Amino acid sequence: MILTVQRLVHTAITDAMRRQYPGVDIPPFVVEVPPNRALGDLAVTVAFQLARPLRKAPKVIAQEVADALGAIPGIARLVVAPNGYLNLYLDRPAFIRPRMRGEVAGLPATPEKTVVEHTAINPNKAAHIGHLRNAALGDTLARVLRFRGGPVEVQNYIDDTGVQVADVIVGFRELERKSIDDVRRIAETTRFDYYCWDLYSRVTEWYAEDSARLEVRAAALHELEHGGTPVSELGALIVDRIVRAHLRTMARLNVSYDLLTYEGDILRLKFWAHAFDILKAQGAVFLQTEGKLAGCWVMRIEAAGTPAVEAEGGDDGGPDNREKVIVRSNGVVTYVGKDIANQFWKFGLLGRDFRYKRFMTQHTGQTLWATTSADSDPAAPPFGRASRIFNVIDSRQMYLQALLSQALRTLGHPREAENSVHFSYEMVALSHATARELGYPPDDDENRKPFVEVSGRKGLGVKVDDMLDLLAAKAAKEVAARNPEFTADECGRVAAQIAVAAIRYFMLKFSRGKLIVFDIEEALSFEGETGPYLQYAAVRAHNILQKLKEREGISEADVLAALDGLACDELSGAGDGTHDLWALTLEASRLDEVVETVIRSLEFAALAKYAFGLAQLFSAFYHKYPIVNEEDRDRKLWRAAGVAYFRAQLTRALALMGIEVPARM
RNA sequence: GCGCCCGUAGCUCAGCGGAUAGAGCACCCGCCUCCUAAGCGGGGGGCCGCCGGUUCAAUUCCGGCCGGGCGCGCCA
Repeated sequence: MILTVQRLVHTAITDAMRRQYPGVDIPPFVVEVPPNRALGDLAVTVAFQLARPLRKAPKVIAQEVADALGAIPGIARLVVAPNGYLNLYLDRPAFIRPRMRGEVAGLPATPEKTVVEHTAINPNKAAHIGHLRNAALGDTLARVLRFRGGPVEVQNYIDDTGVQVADVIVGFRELERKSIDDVRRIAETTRFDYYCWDLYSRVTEWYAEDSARLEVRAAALHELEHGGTPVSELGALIVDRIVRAHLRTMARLNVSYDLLTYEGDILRLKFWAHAFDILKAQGAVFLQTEGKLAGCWVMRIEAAGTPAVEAEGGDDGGPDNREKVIVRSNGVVTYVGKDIANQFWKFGLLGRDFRYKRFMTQHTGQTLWATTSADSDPAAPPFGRASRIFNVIDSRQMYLQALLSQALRTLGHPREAENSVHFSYEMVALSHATARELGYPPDDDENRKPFVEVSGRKGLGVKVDDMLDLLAAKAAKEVAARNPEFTADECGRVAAQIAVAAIRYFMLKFSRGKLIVFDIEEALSFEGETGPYLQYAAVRAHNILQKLKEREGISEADVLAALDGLACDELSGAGDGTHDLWALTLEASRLDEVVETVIRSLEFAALAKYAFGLAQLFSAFYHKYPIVNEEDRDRKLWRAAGVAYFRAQLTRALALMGIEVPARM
């Protein structure tokens, strides 16, 4: 879209400077889009940067560069601003026509495979708003990477052998005295993830009453890990039903996956044992024989400030030798160990592979695969073997994620270590008002903080499905009021799309380093900077084009075909001097540039803000300029083309955020 | 104590080397015989936490403070 032109200009200016100032180092510079159209469409500040080495005024340099610069295709004129900016004005019709027609190719795709791991909710309770941030970020990351080109594989890690699952097992067996058949029946007749949500917090209280009861958990966990017992069978049932509930919730949000990776398979297929051999052989882990960690296999930690126990020996003033336990003295591997094995597998460095089975067909029609320890489906595609991995996990997991890179580096895989990315973000907490609404009056301690922490263990959190239901109910009312001719079914469908837009946009509009204090009231808003506002803009654009077709028989194809023969006043602003149509379409063309920035910074708030700004530009345009009712044919068609282009680009931007545009709303 | 993150309008947040620091919400004033008012226009409201440094240029980069959050287990 616009990137091709920016690169062209960059090259031309670089060449001009090389000719003009032979022997002078050309500093790196960028071709930016100035704050408003009066200042041009593109701007370069390289004259400022050259002022010192050339010992000349920026304005003089800018003029010299301008003089040395021949005609650049697509650039109508170049202005040297009094302060030294080089401002470029595009040949507007020549720029926008092929883009409106979708004739401009994007940048070449990268052939390297990327694995994105996200969601990874403990399969023992309903998904809450904290999990939602993870999934929204992870899914958007996958969409953005696919937009840019190149294969992307989305994995969802299922910790089916962890304490959290053990806790729910304990709940069913000890608190409720349920048999596996009872549990199966409960799963069939209730919202099972909600049921377990409550049970889990009851188990937590049950432990708190008598710490000796933790022995029960330990025993359940042990059976879960080793399998072949009624406890592990119950665990498998719980996990399966909860995972399916999570997938249903995620499907509502337009989130899908390629592969479910089960921790149990990592154990059963001896991934860890194999990884352990590699780590030992390379000396990445060693058996500690002294001190507190005697009997443990440990890894030296390089990252400064990394937690762990200091090594034995006089360490006064010595280097900070810290160690992280990988295998406990009782021989049980820690979660770090399992994660290292998994990370190695994702890069194809483990020398082992999972076995695979079809898990289900998703709402997209695409097959979701799962790992298995039984026979593999020969039709399974190749998984893993990535060149780049994004692990979407909140910032609290920083050290563990750093360890993964370190393990890769230690074992001689510096490139993989570099491409092992912790996609980190801050957590989601609850506002006091929302916590109160959920029936948790904040105690004095919590009152001192501006927020209340979400806690699955305490059962404190906003469930994703509840939030979606609330949003959809509110949206349905609005949709019904505005579209009396809609059936209940249509209303429901559109309301669901609006609900997803509201919540996904809300999760994306904050930069990832920002803690979100989630407030139900705030998230329920459909006005201002919200997902529904964006959808509304696209819907109105769509309506204009619909009306044009219905009333005058002018299709979008007709509009595009007519462009070549039209006077361009409307686009160049020659009439009343305004540049609104141009401002709108130029901004719409920036999507590819924005995506590049987003991938570089991993900051989706930039994408969200861009889409919002674009929608605002359109909304203002919509009010100011008639299209269906415009009498001047050339103006009318240019505007219509602009509206069509806006709609196409905004729709693409929204799709990157997993937001759909309803036909009406 | 060490590490990471945050500190910008009343509130929630963008901007993160460059041209007058922006948006949403809230508040006030306007706008629906005309393509959906989930909208548009206008208004008030800012020592960009503080102190230094680098730079032609710092809200933006660097250092030091101050304030807040998170992490620091033979849990995951």
